[in-house]
Amino acid sequence: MNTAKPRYQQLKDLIIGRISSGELSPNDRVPSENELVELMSVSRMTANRALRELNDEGYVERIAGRGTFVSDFRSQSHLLEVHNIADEIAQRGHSHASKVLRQSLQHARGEVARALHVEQGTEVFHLLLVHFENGAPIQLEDRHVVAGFAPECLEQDFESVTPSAYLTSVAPLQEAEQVVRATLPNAAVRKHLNFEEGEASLVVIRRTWSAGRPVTFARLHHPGSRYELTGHYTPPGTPRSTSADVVQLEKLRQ
Amino acid sequence: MNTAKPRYQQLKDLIIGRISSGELSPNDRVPSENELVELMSVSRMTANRALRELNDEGYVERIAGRGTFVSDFRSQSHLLEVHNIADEIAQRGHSHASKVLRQSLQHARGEVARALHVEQGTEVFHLLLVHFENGAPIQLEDRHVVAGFAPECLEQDFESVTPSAYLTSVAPLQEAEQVVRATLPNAAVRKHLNFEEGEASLVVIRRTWSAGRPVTFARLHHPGSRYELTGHYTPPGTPRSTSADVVQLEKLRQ
DNA sequence: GTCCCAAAGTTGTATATACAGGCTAGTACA
DNA sequence: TGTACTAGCCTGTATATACAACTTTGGGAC
Repeated sequence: MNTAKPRYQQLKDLIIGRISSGELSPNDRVPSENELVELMSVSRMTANRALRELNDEGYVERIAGRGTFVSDFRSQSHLLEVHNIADEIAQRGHSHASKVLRQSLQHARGEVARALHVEQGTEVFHLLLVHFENGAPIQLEDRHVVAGFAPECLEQDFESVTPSAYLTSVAPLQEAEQVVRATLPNAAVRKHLNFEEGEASLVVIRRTWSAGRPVTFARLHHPGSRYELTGHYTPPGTPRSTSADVVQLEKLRQ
Repeated sequence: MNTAKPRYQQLKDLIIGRISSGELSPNDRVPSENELVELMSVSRMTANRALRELNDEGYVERIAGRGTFVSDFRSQSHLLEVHNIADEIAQRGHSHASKVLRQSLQHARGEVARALHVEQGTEVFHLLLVHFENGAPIQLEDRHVVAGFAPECLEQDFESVTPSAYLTSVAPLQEAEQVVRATLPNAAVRKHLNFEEGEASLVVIRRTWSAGRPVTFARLHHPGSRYELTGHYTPPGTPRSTSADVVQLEKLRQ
């Protein structure tokens, strides 16, 4: 069965590899067609096809007369990274900071117990954090975690590693569900996120599963005037859409 | 500015045209590369590129040794349903109705012209509708359509066939982008959707492409207290996910 | 110094050619 | 009759070549 991959595909794999490994960063220059001809001993048309398809798939951007550059859109394509607001902010070249408001063991009640599929009164961890982008509050994270999945939860320093990053390391993501709502924030949310008068809140409610059971239930509030969710869809048939159709958070331009 | 389109693009447009017009039906055979060489006086590599890209974009399916065939677009139905609020409501077992508030030819300005990639002042269709679920207003649809894609737009009865359904029938969906925001509605939106005092609005802004060009730009406003977006992820590795990772509109339970 | 233009490098497209491999129908042969 | 094989068409890939258009850079004319 081992028919060798076509050479244009080998070129694509090579470049994708350098991008995922970090050897090539967003906006870095990718070898030109003629350089690939020399380096890889292929014809220019083969190099052209490889780079053109990488362009079509969003990995790189090509500018006639200038060159080929790594696009900054694809780099954070993993679903797990989408869950991590610190990476998201870092990818925009901004600085992330967070402040832990609460980190405690509680008894699950009502909506939380139902969402996590545990009995009323079961012990769960409760985390409350504010995330800042360039100093401005951008997300209020109100999260409950099933105790069994993360027994060390109270000892973690969530100002250096976000709860999302910590949880995906201790409980591999199997499935995720999210709900997006627009609401008027209550007083606490307004205060923590410095809402303007009458500003709406974009709320993402996310549940994740690992090993077939719910792990965490998070309510993520964002200021409506400074945050939006963007999604991209390419119908079946378009090559390599695995990451393109993931919904990811992106800050409003301006 | 009128530089002629590249020939491979002309070939693609020709075949896409025959498909949209119905001249070519699903599973029909598309002219082979060598036939296109004869008919269109191009080289085989040019014909190859046109057909290969149509294959990548899902318009046709190519089988080595047999030929090229029009694919049936059933696979896109998931997405089409997502775009069509009438189907969405019907799926919940509720009744859908809509009222056309505006159906006119306008000159694209500002944001609309930029979103549709047309010159300022280009003529576009403007549609404004309210959709009702069981008699309650549930979506205000504010849509602009590039005139070339749907010349019959003014004659359509959008109270019996939604704009979304009509558009996907005349311009096969190639790509979609959507942005979700939470805002405070202006007076017009409040009035048409019967907003309560201080209620937030969940806005979905969606652009779709066909044949490589933007087709339509829609702003869909929903009452924040009665609407939410739900999404579901399964990480790569689990069965093929075309429909699972599409964000779909769903009404709040309860 | 400033402006203009040419050169070099880049992508974008188009063509001619070649060979490999899949599929099918029809023919030759047992 | 039935089987095997081959000819012919199809797609898939790879190469060499050519020209066009765009961008940057540097050098020469003024």
